[in-house]
Amino acid sequence: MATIHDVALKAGVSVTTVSRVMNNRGYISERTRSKVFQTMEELNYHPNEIARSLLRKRSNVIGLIIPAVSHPFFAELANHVEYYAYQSGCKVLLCNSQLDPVKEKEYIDMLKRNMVDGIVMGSHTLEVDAYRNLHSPIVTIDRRIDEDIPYISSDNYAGGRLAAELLISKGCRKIAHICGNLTLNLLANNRSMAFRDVMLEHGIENVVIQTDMNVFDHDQYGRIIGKLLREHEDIDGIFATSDIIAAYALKGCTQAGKRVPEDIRIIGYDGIGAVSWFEPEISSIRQPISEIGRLAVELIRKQRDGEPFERENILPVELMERSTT
Amino acid sequence: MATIHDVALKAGVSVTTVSRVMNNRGYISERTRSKVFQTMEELNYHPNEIARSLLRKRSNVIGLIIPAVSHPFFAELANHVEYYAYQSGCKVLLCNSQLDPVKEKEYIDMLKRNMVDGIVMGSHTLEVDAYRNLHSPIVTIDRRIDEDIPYISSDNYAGGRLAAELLISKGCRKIAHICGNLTLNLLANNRSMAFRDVMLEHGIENVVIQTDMNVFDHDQYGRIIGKLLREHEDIDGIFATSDIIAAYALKGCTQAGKRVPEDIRIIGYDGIGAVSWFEPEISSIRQPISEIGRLAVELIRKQRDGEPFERENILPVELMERSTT
DNA sequence: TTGTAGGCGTTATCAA
DNA sequence: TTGATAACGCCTACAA
Repeated sequence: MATIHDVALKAGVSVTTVSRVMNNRGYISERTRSKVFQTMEELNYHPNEIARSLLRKRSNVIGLIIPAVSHPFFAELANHVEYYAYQSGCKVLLCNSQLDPVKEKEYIDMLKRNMVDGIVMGSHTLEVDAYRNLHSPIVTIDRRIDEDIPYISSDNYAGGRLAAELLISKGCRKIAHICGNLTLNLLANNRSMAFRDVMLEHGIENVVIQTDMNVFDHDQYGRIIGKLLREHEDIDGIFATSDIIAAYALKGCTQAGKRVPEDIRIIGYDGIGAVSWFEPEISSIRQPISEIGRLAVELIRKQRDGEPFERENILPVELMERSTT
Repeated sequence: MATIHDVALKAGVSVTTVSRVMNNRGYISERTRSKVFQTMEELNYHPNEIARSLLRKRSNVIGLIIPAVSHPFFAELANHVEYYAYQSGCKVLLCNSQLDPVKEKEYIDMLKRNMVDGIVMGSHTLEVDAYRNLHSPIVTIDRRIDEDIPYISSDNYAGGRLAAELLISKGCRKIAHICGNLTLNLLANNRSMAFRDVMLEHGIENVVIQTDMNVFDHDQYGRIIGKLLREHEDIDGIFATSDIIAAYALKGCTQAGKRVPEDIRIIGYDGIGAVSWFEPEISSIRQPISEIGRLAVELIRKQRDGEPFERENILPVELMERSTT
């Protein structure tokens, strides 16, 4: 690997001049400029970004911490974060926490040691103080830490209402809601709040079931659905807090001999692409995943550059009515 | 951020001593050692990895270039690569090429400028020379560049045979095969070779349809399936080269009023988790994605450390017979 | 057992 | 318009 010194030597100028040409700073004679460029070509020179980072005290890297990129919601999020990061000259370091607090902590420390521009936190297994004290630009997805740390979420409450009201408007009279662990203080819990509110307003009988939100244990979903259908045979509507859970609900209903949507209606949440691969397509509340990714990158950049930025970023959701409602 | 100098100053020793304590090298008195550790604690000192990378000429980063992490196969691959990289003290830089040669090239250059330990290439849009000349440890997934560059693939030929023979053994007499672009020189094409061979051996009528393998345009799958079923009404078996395509095939068959597997049997490829979320579960040829990820990381590490390594890594596949055959 | 000094590849400052 | 030199934070000879 050629260095700036090699180029300077061969071109017969100083390293300063080479640096100037590269970064297009200050005055350089046209003759020198072209000579330097030519030499860089000949030597196949590429500036060492590590050395630059050391000097600039930042690496143009954004750390993305999520539970697991194998989960389709986070896969899509990662895809968009990478897209917008690339647009703004940044790279993305992929960190799966596997919802393990130790791993999440280690990743945060590692990212700081590597002087990343900022961290997008889509996993939240630590105490709030851990996030408060890390003095690095940070954006949280779907969790509110405190006044100072910007967060992005879709309008979970509105989404929950949309789903609940749709089921009721379709005539459902006993509705189940399958959600994550409500003690975890995630903004996604607002979906469940909305569900309760709507049920109360309309006086609709309902069942709320918490899963432990373990992204990896899909078998639990099958068991939960089975149990639900056995214990409450008269359920005619299910609002699942993710499309994957909704898919398992659909599967469970079919296996139990129920017709969807005639006997029981199902709606999911997230609006991941995968639901449209299969038949019937599951109705869902679509989160604007691309916009979440875009904003995440923008908020990191603005904090890094000392520009003003919005702390609360609640994005609109959209009802995607398809075949299961 | 405290530096090694701050620690040295406060502890009343030299930076060398601090470095020695950190890296546990040479002889240090117990008294000095504990004093240094204590000072590091007090100052909340974390060594700057950028400076270390500059010195070591490597960053402990593995670049992962794939078409798009939103695609479930690559999402799972990325998940495993991250897992094993983390195990061996490496980080993963996520690079979606979007199958754009320009972006792929820029990512390769960027990774070199950042002195990554190596590159895992899951996207292959460039000419072979581009990969040959990059003088950085590299591993390709599902593509053979030349003698020197190690590659990993599952046993595509065996997988193709398994799928084709299963359909025939189930009684299929006119079979369609939907594959990617066969001119692209990917090892996945061996699935299609195997398909042809088996059809020939058994004298089975068949249709081969190439898609342009654009990971993002899922609509084309629906169109292709529709056209296929219209033009060949008597098809009773489909071997799709990915589970997503198989899902669309299933959907298309259902919409066309065909029963699966009674009227037509379908088998996919990859064995991604998503197929088990839905009913019916699609039969598939499972690639050992976790093992592919593990090997990829290991091959980078071995090249980096100058250890001997295997050039050809062909991993076994497994038939997952489920409900669509 | 500990310290001094030089260098990794850049860029910024100050002179020339 | 160009060049010498000092950082950036760390590690590793070599010395003491």
